[in-house]
Amino acid sequence: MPKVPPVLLDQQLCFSIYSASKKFNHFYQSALAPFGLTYPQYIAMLVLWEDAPLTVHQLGEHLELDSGTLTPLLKRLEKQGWVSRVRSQTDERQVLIHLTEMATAKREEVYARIGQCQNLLGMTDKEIDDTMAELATVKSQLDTVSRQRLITKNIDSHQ
Amino acid sequence: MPKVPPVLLDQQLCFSIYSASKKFNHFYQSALAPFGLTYPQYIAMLVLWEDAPLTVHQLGEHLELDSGTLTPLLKRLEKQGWVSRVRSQTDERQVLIHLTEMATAKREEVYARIGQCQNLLGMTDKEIDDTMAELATVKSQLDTVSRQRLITKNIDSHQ
DNA sequence: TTTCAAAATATTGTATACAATTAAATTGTC
DNA sequence: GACAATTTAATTGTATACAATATTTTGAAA
Repeated sequence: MPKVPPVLLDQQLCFSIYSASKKFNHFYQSALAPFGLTYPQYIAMLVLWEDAPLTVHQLGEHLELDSGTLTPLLKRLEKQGWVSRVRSQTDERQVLIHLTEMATAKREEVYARIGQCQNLLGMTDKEIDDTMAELATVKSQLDTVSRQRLITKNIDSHQ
Repeated sequence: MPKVPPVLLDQQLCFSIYSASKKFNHFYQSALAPFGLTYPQYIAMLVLWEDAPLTVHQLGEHLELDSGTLTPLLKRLEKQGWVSRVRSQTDERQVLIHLTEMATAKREEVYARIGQCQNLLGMTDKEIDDTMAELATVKSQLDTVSRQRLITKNIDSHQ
């Protein structure tokens, strides 16, 4: 006889978010196809358009990605002409990511494209803000739990 | 002079969801470490605990994943003793995924573990329901847009 | 019944993610 | 100034995702 209620996939917030994330990925992949950008490449470009040049580490802080993901991603962006990767003169450990002229030239075009795509979502600014606020709460809780390592230290009584 | 406003990463709903999805992934990866399950493996097990045996195709419908992802994932689950993959007798094209005795035996333990982890989130049922409802709206919109292929057909004027 | 389209799974190739390790450069400390 | 600890990227290995293709089986139509 079950001591705990069943865990139903369709009632899981995690799956709801996981699924939405994949759909957004697909959505932007299609929308950005004319530019040949994947979704992760696109968000990297967003950060760089705001703030280039940035080191790999700085870019990673914005995107919450490490060099294991970023190094190959940036090499692909470089190959396709969006960025250049330049070893810093003042600190040889760092690699500075610069925008190319092409990237600067296409910035407005991509912004316009994304604006149109967002209109297709048919959500008001308030709806978007509210959803993001709730997600911020969830993420904050997840961060807290991870930071406190409650999971691996305190609950592992059955191990 | 910019014709369109800049697209700021931190104001993007897509990034908010992408980031939350990664955090959840990490959260469950830690929580399920004692069982040696990754997050995608875990949600596959959730569906199977509800409904096994299922064909690869049926499982994929619940998870929104295709055989390209599921086949290797299920092989890993099989290797670790959670499932068995059996070619159907009545239709040799299908592979039925059955739970092993170990999987059935560990079901309650995993449910309990996940229940504890969800408590750590500190969200009320209502808060979770509300967030999921908003995400359902977003996903529905994304599906509609994808289905209508508006992106690739109607907006591609600059191509 | 032969044939051909459709269905189910597997495979291949590309692109993330991320843990763990490596390698090089820099900093702090004595 | 030597040198250990730290920082930064890159690399390695494993596990998703998913498009595209291949293979096998089934079902339906001629």
